[in-house]
Amino acid sequence: MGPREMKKPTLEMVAAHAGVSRATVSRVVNGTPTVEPTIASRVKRSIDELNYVPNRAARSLASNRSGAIALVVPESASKVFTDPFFGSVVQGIASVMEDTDFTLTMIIESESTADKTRRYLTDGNVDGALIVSHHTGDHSYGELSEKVPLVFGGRPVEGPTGATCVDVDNLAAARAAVSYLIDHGRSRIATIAGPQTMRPGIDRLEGWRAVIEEAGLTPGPVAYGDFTTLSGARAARELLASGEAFDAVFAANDQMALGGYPVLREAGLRIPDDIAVMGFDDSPFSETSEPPLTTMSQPMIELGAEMARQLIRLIEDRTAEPLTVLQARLVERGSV
Amino acid sequence: MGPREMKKPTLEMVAAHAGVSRATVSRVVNGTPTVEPTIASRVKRSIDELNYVPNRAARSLASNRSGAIALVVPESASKVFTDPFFGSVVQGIASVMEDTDFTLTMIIESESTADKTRRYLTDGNVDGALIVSHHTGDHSYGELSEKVPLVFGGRPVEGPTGATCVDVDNLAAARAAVSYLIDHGRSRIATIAGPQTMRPGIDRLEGWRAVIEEAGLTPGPVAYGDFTTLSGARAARELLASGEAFDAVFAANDQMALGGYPVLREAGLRIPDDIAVMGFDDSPFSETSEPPLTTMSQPMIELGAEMARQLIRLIEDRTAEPLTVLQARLVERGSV
DNA sequence: TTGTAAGCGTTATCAT
DNA sequence: ATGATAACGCTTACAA
Repeated sequence: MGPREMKKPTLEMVAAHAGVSRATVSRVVNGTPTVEPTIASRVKRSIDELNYVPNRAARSLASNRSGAIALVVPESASKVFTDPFFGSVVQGIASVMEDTDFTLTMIIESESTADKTRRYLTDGNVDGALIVSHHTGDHSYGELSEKVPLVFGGRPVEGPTGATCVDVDNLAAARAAVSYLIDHGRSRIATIAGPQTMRPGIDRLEGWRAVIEEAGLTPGPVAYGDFTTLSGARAARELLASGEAFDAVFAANDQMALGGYPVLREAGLRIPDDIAVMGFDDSPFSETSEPPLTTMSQPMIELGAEMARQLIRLIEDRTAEPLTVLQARLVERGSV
Repeated sequence: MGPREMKKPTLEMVAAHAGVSRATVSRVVNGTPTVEPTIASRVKRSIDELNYVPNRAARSLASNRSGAIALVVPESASKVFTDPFFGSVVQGIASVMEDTDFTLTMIIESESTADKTRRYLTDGNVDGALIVSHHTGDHSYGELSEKVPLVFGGRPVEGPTGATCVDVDNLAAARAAVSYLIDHGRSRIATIAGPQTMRPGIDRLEGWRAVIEEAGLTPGPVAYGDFTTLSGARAARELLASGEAFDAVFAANDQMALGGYPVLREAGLRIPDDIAVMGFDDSPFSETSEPPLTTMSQPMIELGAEMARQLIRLIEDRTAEPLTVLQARLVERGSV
């Protein structure tokens, strides 16, 4: 009763079925405009009837294009995996890839596989690659840009190197954060800065400094952390120990801000009454803390999506914006 | 001065260089044992010198194997992306894939792409697939198991269906958690259970019940949540409102346990003095809560790794354990 | 143990 | 606008 069992149909079978040559079928499949509509639709019908699906390998071999895009993520400190950001970026990437015929190949890069990865990327296995920030040291990919289309998420420390980057505007975000503090009546603003070896660390500190200067205020004390909760606590203690007065703290990320919470409280300071605290990242922790942390939310999904869009442009048109910056959004909660 | 620029070397070039046939080079590349060592090493040297890398597409076309494994994750509620578990699973998968020549193709499945995904999997684009639990509804993949090697992470509700599964032993973990509570002097143990439509929800409740029964204790009250913090708070209120006495709460996950914290405290109960609280998952929140939450840690990295191992066995030997269960570990912190 | 040669399913270059 | 017909780089019977 049912349709006769059939092997996986090939382009050749479709050609026979439609009474045309393989070349024509190929043209129809690839949307070549120079095919007579009558024939095209006949071929399309055959394709449907036979349930034909092109063979990727054959196509790739003949066309010298893989139809695949690599997503390279650093395994470094396995941080990426606990990082909700990464997930959002991937979600954004996936959402645009969904509408294309590209396939997403994931490459987790550990130090031991760095060479393997580079080879993989340059040996024609993929049509392009998305590199999510290694924060530091991704300059090693710089040269690769010449051999295969590459888009970076997050700018390397040394700034655009001719590579295509999509990044969040950390400077503007930090400015917005500190301005908000000022608008809410704070005048002596301290900061817990991130590592000055990473772009976000640098930019967020610079944004703080700039706004304070422009407002003609006296900067509060500065302490440095490494983006961990623990370092945030330590930094908060340093701030307190500095002897300088301050009525607000701008932390370069939520974890450090939250690390500071208990320290400030132990010093007898109430948040936000005695001291305002501003985070950065809108991490899950910021919602559930006491009080909930006011923070800057970064558009990570959009960042992923934009990376994918740029890469596809690069692959298909050999053209893309060298740098796209996305704006963060301030999330008002209860710490300011 | 430098070595002459050369095109991407092919197997044929290696053959010429080594003075053998292409077949022999192919054998060496694929580790066929029947190659004379002398010749084999000569070929290997040529491969090195020419910097030869096999062309995946060609290989795939000729061998009818893709060298790719799909990782299928549900986009559902975009929960996956905020879920640190997922990241750990991927890390585990990646760590074993690293030592193989398989490539990891990531497929984010939204409802609108379900068919596309199924087609993709069955059309020979991949040699096998890893399906991370959709909790519910992944039975739709059941039939696919016959057409392409599949390994599921987390068992579907209806139990093993002939498919290969790797899962954490939720039952044993729940038993261990409740036993620990008993060992620490608690005798009236309430529980905040998860949805009874999900395997983990069911098993964790069952473990709680079993241990209490075996210990000859009177069960404390039961309330249900949906694994969210909010539902945990609500459930805690129900527990309190039940009028039944209890000196401990076993929650089916950390978020619900933590959701209960403030509720219990408002009721004048001190943790762990008046009431012990036991979580499940070892989520990041459990470390930073006040007091830190004692909980069950699931080996998600190992789960990912085991999934990958089983799939590779399935692909290469057509054999695998139908069900592998991994044991959770109790993490002692301050809430018991 | 090694070589020969026939595919694998497309794309792409020519003619027509 | 369409059709032959080479590639594309490798695997794999089968022969030697």
